[in-house]
Amino acid sequence: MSDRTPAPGPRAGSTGKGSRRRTVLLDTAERILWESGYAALTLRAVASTAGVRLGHLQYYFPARADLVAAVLRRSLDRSLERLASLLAPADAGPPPDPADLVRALLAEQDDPHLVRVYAELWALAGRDEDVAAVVRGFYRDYRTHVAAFIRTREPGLPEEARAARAGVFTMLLEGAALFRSGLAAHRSEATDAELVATAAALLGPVP
Amino acid sequence: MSDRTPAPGPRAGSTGKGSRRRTVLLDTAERILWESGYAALTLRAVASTAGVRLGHLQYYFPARADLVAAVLRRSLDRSLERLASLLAPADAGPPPDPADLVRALLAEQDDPHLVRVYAELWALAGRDEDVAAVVRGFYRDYRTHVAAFIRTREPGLPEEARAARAGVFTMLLEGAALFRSGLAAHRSEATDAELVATAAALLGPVP
DNA sequence: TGTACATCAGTGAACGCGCGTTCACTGATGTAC
DNA sequence: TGTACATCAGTGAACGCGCGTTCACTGATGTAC
Repeated sequence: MSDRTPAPGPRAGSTGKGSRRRTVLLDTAERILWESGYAALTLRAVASTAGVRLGHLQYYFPARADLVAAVLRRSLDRSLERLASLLAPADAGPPPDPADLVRALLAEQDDPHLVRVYAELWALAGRDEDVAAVVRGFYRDYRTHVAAFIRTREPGLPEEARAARAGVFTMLLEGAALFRSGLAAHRSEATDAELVATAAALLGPVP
Repeated sequence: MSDRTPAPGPRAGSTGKGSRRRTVLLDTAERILWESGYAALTLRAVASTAGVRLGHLQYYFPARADLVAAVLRRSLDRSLERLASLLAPADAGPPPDPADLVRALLAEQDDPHLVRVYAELWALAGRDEDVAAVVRGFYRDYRTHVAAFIRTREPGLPEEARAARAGVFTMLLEGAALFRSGLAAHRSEATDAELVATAAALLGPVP
């Protein structure tokens, strides 16, 4: 057996100091992904922006795929947290009005960087089955949250119908992200109004 | 002045033979984009697949961006033609039923390769303003066709309302492409039924 | 309290690879006189 | 009908670049006895 340096194990960055540095590296990578896109998310860019040597970055993320997966997972987890707090506010007041809720969700999409990152995420999912699995998991949780909200509005609706409504709602909102971002179209107030009406109708009983 | 070989002008491939070769090269590029994605659409891949030397491919498309733009433009033009023939069949019979029409449009999305290419197109539009302009033009025409169909069903509707409905319809169908492809979620019959109902309602008067 | 040792954190240089692009060149085809 | 010449079609080799990855190495920190 050769006495090579052992490969860094899965515990790299598990210590206090290492964990903090790992967070900084993920923050840096996320910012680059956000501002300059997936193609710009190179190991060299992350390392130099974070003020770390290339070889050292590799100590925390042995391969580029590891870094990408970690960034995506953390970003999507945070998105889900924001969604959950909008759907079920902590102050335990009455559930929000569907139209207000839709408007709040659309406001979340207002950063064009976000939509660009989502578009790249979808493209990436088409090429990489691991990413696709993460993305599907994300949207499964997303629909679950929406379906739970629908139950507060229409408790009598069978579960399958709730899931179907939540599914169409999610399709519509992701399509809206694409078309309201300037990426595939420009905004129009009349279209936004129609969009809010259509999406809100999916969330609650049609009066 | 040096007596260099003059750069091939914009008329490269304007002759009969050149035009045919140009078509073959675009066919090849489109197939690679379709089957292996944008990242695999390299000049070397196109040239070797088409049985042409790298330098010669450059004769027709001096830069990679020229090839990409030509492929996208041709593909989107063809998509629009298919849409138009679905919305206004040539046999001049009665206009199709909205629900049937939606089902036909969804059937068009059944090829997962297509959705993957669309996802990459959206991502590309986020990085390249030229591509974004082509994409916006495509969806503008798409919405125009849909709005024209809505007019056949609801002639009294003001133009702005038609445009808004067409906009939301397009958002919903592109979102559906993403979620029904396996890329962001798996299909469900109940969700499809709800989707058809929601989309069809946008096309015609709600009874 | 000291010491030996394992593990963690970080460095520095080099590797091969595929990419788009450049460029000088040759052979085929059309066209004007 | 022939010939000169411009343009079109196609070749072949090399360029520099940035990329992910590999790897041997050093210094800092924790831990067992």
